[in-house]
Amino acid sequence: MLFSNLLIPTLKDAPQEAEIVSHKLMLRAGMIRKAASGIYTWLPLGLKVLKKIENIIREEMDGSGAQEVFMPMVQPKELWDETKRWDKMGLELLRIKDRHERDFCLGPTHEEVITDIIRNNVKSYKQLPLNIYQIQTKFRDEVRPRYGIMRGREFLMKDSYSFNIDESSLQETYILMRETYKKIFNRIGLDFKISKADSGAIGGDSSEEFHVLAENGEDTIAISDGSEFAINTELLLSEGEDIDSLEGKPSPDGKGIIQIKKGIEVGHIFKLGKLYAESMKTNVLNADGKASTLYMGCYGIGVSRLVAAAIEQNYDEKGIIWPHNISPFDINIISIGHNKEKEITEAAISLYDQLTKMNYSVLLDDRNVGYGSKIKDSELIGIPLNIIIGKNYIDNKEIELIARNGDKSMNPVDDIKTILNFFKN
RNA sequence: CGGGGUAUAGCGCAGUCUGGUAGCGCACUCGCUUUGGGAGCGAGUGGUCGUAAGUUCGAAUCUUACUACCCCGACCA
Repeated sequence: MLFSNLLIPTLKDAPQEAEIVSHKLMLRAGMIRKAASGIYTWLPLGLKVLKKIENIIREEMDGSGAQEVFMPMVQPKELWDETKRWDKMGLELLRIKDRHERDFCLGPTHEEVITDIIRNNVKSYKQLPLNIYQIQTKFRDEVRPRYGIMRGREFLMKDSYSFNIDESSLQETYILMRETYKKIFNRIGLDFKISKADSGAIGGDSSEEFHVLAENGEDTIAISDGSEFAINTELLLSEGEDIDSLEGKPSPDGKGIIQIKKGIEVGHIFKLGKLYAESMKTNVLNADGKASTLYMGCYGIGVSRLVAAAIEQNYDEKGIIWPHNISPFDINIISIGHNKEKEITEAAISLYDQLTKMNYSVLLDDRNVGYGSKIKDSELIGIPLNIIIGKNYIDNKEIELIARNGDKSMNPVDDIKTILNFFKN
């Protein structure tokens, strides 16, 4: 795509309202703009990243055998009365009325809706297990939205709900989701920990959280430096532990020592058991022909929050450093003197066509501005690889490769292999 | 909701104390020259100073109320 055609309103200075790195950089890179506190518009660049993450999640969920659906954002009060949550939930449940004065809410989650679907459409154990997911906008009227997209009121979430005939089937799905989540976060390119968590208001048997380790995380987790062990300190606090004294002690699993870290919660998996199935009378006939209440699990990923989390873990003083798999573009071709120097313009377009045909997503910076502006913007928006076409092309048919990680090299213009090698590792 | 802070052009800011009809940098528009680290010169565009009321001959500036936004806390699948 041509830079000059895209709406990428980059900023030299971060707006006063932004406090943390990811929020500042998302605003400066022209990825998002605020509509109201905790409510944002995703501009083209931000949306590209969001979609990349969404697609990784979708591919892995589909790969696990889960099925995608799309549920309504506006939900009727009646369903929420069945689980008593219309009354139990606080003001974070945004209640609205339609023109007939009928009560609705903006969905903060979808257990009620999906359970209603299942109880009305699944009658036999033979149809189970089922794992149904969606990627959809949620609304929670948070007491205090903050940090831009990180803790918004409106946000994008992948939520899935499994329906199992018994506890062991639920356990199987739970483990499958746990493994699927690992694949997802690894593909996105994040450093994360799985920690035991407080299952909170939602209840249920047990739950684990996936945390991206980052300075600006809102959660405090105790991790072992020598194993997978991790636990949310909320859980320890409720057990009366003194968190400060834990740092440096041996890990309970005997491997490594405990460190206290900040984490951003990007995923949460729960075994719900019969909780919702019972209150919503959800059962099927089992092999003995008897009605059997279903076991449920639910599994969430904060899709939009992942964008911020990825930035919190990958940036420097110049801007964002996207992990390759979620970068809005793979390559930025910086054409110096584009549309002025015929040779350069033609070479840039030719390279653009070649790389695009090879299925790379390529940005061509054709703007009539100097090299400095172009490379600064590219560094800010975090494109992994820049290809510079300028004087050196005219003089001896050479282009320069500048990776966002700092690596540089001069190469013959027809040395596409070197460019491709960049994406091999 | 408790505590703290901010609000002047798209972004960053000055001007407010001491009232006199709004300014700087960047961005934007036009022209010419430029093009390998945020270009130069010249000419321009853009603001009912968050909203409302009050004091005053006169309010960005003083008074009162309100609103929005941010931070800490409480809250949080």
